[in-house]
Amino acid sequence: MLQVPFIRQNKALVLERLALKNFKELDLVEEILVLDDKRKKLTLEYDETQAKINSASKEIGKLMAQGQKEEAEARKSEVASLKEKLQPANEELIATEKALHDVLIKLPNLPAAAVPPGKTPEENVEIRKGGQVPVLHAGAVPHWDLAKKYDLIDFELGNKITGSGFPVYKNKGARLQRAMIQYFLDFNINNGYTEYQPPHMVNAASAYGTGQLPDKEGQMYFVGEDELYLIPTAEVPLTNLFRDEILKDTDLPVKMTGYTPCFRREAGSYGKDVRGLNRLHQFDKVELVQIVHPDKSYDVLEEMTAHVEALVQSLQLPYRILKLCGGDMGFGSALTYDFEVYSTAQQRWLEVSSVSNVETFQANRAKIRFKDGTGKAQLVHTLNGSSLALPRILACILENNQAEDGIHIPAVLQSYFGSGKIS
RNA sequence: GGAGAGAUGCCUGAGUGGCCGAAAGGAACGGUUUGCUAAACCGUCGUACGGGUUAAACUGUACCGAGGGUUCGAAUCCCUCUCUCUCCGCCA
Repeated sequence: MLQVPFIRQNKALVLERLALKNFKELDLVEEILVLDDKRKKLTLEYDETQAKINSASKEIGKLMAQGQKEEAEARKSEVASLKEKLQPANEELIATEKALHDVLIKLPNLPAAAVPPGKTPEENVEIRKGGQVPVLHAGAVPHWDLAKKYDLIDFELGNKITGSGFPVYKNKGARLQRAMIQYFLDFNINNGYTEYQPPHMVNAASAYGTGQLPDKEGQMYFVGEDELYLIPTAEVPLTNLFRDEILKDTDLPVKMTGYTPCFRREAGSYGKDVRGLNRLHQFDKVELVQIVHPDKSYDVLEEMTAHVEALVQSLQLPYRILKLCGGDMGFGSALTYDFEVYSTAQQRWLEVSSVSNVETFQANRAKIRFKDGTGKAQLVHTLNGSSLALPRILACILENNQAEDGIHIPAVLQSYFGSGKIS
């Protein structure tokens, strides 16, 4: 959520950047300013009337103590008439504040100046690539066939006990996944991140704080009985650990990492996108979250991107890093780098990480602030990134590393996995 | 799930109708003192939204778990909800 004073002082910039994000309802910006003016005016009126009531009430107390009953009664009726005015004024103020808030939450975050223009994923800009696309042997197959051949993942079994999009990992498949979680977490911890195991369900306030509610309500699984949402990413609980907190500037940066399953309804997805491990309703992910000083967030974004890149490189997978164009970015993001790895048997790129600076967008909703030397509380910047989402990494390892004699395990995973090959 | 107790500022904790945005102590921060550390002493020590100002100063309103109510006036009285703690039951 953007801050109204910022919008007021930078109206032209706001309009320009919203257009870059392909946002259509630009009239909302003016509406916000009008509503905010109205809010200020009503606030002033309300406060002034309330101030009169408060001072009259104090006088009544003194008059009563002095035994001046008649004078006290006169003041009481004065207060009564003021209160009649107050009631509708208060209702109008509350309605105006709500209307303002309802409009504010419709505005996406502003893209940073560095965001390339564009509307579709094709207009994302590749900024780096690395690794080598392997030449596969003649009988190479996609990961879902490998999963069956080596008895690693059972999709049908998942269908039976839950539904499509909930695979059952077994044998070496389960172990490889567990090895990756362990390796990813260790990699992050060794780079200064603190490990957390957060809850896998959150309340509505948390879902609002990171921006899942109200817009993306349909994307989350909801447990109605207890009014809890299954997390779509660990970003939600991790960021919300600091909701309504005022940190000291010496507490920054906060660097968190955590492994959680992630639950996404993915309504409307179909076809090759959902084949095998490509898109699931439940998947595992190791996440990074940083809470930082506003002056540092873009340096930190580069640092996190380099960190994820090193992790991907260590797995020896062909990858590319894209800077997302305005139209393809998430609602809350100011600048996003996507990581994709190449799935050789499917001959397509699969997104395995998305690293974003959301600036104050979540901090404003979740009220995450810090105090610097001046003693004034101001909003932090938050960042998040995957390091990494597991199923597509698993898919690429299986496909890219398949050989006649089995599937070769990347060197960095071998000690966690317990061997160098699946055969 | 049943019974009881409770929810106050960074923490402990006082406050049962006006003098309370809130005592006191601790922590933290700034300073004085000091050979160093410690101690002592002095000061600062909530947030949000308004008004005001070049910026301050200054000033108004709201907030003592949340939401309602009573009253001229509520941290304080009443109602509802949420959460926490203790005991019992069940249980990984």
